[in-house]
Amino acid sequence: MHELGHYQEGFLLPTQAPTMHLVMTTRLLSLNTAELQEVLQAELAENPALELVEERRCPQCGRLLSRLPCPHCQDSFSTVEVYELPQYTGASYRDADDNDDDWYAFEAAPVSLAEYAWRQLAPDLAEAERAIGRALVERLDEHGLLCEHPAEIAAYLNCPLHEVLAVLHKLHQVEPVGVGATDIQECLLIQLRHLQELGQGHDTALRLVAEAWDALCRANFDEAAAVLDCEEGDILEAVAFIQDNTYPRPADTHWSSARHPERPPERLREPDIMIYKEEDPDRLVVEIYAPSPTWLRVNPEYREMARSARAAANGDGPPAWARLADEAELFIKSLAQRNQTMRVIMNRLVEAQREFILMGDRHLKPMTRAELAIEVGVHESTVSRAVSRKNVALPNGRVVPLSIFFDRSLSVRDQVKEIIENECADAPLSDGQIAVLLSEQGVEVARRTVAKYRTTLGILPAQLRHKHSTAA
DNA sequence: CTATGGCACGGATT
DNA sequence: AATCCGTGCCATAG
Repeated sequence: MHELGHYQEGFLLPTQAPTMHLVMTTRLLSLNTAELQEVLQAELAENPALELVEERRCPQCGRLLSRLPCPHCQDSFSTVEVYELPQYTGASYRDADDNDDDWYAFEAAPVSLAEYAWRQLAPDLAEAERAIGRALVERLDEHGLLCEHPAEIAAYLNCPLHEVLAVLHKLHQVEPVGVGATDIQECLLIQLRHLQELGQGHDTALRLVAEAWDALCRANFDEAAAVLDCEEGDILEAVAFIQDNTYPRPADTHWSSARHPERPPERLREPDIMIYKEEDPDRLVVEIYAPSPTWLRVNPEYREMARSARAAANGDGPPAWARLADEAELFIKSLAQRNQTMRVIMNRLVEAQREFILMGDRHLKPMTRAELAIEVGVHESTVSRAVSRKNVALPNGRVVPLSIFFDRSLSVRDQVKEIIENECADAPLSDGQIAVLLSEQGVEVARRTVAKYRTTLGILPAQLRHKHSTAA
């Protein structure tokens, strides 16, 4: 019973379609671009009544695509589901069929971290190792660390631990170096060893991480010096080296790429939506990548057969195959509905957060899914589904989860970051002092909360920041 | 005594 | 109903 609650929003929609339509639409809504493509292909394969009128396939692998480059092969590309957003009101849409031939050029092929790692790893693997490699890249967390113990993976795949470890070792060599480490210590070790192979290593740094990890974590440099039997100055220098040349979380480069501009950051997430800025008419253009319902139709002959079969049917109803025509139609309508909902929601989102999109994190206005749902007149679970599991590329090139638009504290975190970057030359600010500074800027947050933000930003506590600056 | 992190509680959000 | 987030309290380290 309460299951139906999820689909309540359907009663607000103009369609008179039965509940099945809603079920299908909500299901499609919660899928991102890649998943939607898969579902479409599956549907095409299973349902002979569903027909692809206009194909858009990857010239290399033949995969059906709503956009290129193909996630597997990389080639030229196009976009669909383009719409324009005028600055304030009355968004007008350019539908996909209006500009089939619009081709846009982007410089990089955005891929997920798992895919990125897999492409490098796969060529080095024997056939038997591929399943293990797959399992490993799928278990990387957002930081690029392995979130499951190798032994668990071995147990899951029912294969010997040493085979998993062998593949894991290969994974460690892949860019970004250190992916697949099980903890931060291991990650740093991998990176430091990698640097040594390149002839840019640092012996003390390596020993420090390997042998004096506990002391290092507590920033107890005296103890570290004692363990390694060397001067504290050497330790400080090694610490500086580590801070400047390694990533504790290899996939996080897009959050702190300042130190390492040479790395390929960003774009580890594959965008489902792109927002870009147009100068001439000053506006934001949003593209939502998705298969277009205009590519599809119900096979007319099939529909006709189904219709006459139904007419001929007496009491026992139409034959089972006749339902496929309905299902195909349902799918097309659901897809259209899904894309429409995405458009409406993105439209409002971009309108509301224009400043954030153009000017950065600081300008994100606090907003909840529920508020947005009321504004655009859908159920809040609809917004939830539309937002979930999707990434958006902002005009500045950053690719972030769509849910970032609902992050309550992003703006404040950004201010904390700036305060620390600017004012901490060699007078490190304690969390309490930062809290006071924030309240002067009109932002009231507890000292404890500043501490939380600081750690999520990957910034060391005040005392340790001081040591860093003296060492450097 | 000060700064910080762990734990846990309550309220908001999903 | 489950989860996330901000916060207060307290123990600990320097």
